[in-house]
Amino acid sequence: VKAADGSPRPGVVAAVAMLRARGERVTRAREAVLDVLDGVSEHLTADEIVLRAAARAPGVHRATVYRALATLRDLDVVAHTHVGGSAAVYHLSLPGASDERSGPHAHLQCTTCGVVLDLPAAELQPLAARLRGALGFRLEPAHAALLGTCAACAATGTGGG
Amino acid sequence: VKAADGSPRPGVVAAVAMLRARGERVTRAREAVLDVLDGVSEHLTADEIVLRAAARAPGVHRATVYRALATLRDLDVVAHTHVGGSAAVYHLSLPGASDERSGPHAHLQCTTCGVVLDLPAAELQPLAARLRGALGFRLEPAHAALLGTCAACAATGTGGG
DNA sequence: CTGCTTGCAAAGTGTTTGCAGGCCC
DNA sequence: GGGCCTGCAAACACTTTGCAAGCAG
Repeated sequence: VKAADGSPRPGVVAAVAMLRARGERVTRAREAVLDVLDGVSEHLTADEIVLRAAARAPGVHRATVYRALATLRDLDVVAHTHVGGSAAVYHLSLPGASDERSGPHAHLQCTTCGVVLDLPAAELQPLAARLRGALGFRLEPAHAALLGTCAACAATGTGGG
Repeated sequence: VKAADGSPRPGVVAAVAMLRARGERVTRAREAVLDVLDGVSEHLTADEIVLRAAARAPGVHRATVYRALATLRDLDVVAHTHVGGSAAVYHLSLPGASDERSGPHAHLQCTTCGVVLDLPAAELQPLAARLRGALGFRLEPAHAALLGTCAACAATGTGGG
């Protein structure tokens, strides 16, 4: 199964190869999820993935997407990030995927408008090193979004102060 | 659970004073929530607060606790932190409360055992300054927990296998 | 063929909301 | 008394799970 307009996506090819190498089955639902994730530059919630996967593989069930995501997460093919108190967002974590930045990245979320911004992992490395040295705590920079107010919302909200 | 049947906790007194000053009503449910939060050093989920509040003010409903927490949060009397994908944890944010550290603190959560560790906000100030300078993003260090693996779980995971 | 995967629905958390009545001020 | 607050249940959003049938290998 490939992209609707023809050629298979490189990230899907790589992920499928990894699935086979690990002895995991390559199913329509898993391919659909991979194709969706490889086709976007932003981060998608499980529900958004369900909607987009259904467009290219009708009948794929919500629960199946959750299970596929869990499997792919265990294989380190996809990563998820907890944002605020709402739905987790998912993205490919395979090197070479269409949406992969150069190296891991952390996330910032605006508590006002909800936008999720990417942050190079390098920004968190000094902190990660301190935490590991002082507390033995091994930080996973991409696993939870940092919350705050983005520039646009801060400007709007300030008004006079 | 409570110091004595008649002696109110200092944090409750301060919070009640603030409620009256803002024209907010002082109710049995709100006092119960404040008393619970002022009596613990850890962070509690809404559900844990419901259980403890019920012990001191029988009949207080879950929904009421949520509404009380929302009100107190708007008044900056209470702060909440999102941890992983599970229930948010709440704590007093009034200066002088029994459980208040010197100044605000961030949180670390171990994804293996779930423990929540406190982290002085100073550890995040360099990062916060960079984010504000470079992106205009105003970080709220206490609003979301940083995820990773604590020293104990890292030791268990490494040494054994 | 074997057994992992899927689809379905229902349950399980965590949190919010509409309504009628109660309490604070 | 007025209007905010409460109790209740039900809805709501997100995620997981038991079961039988289906499909990958």
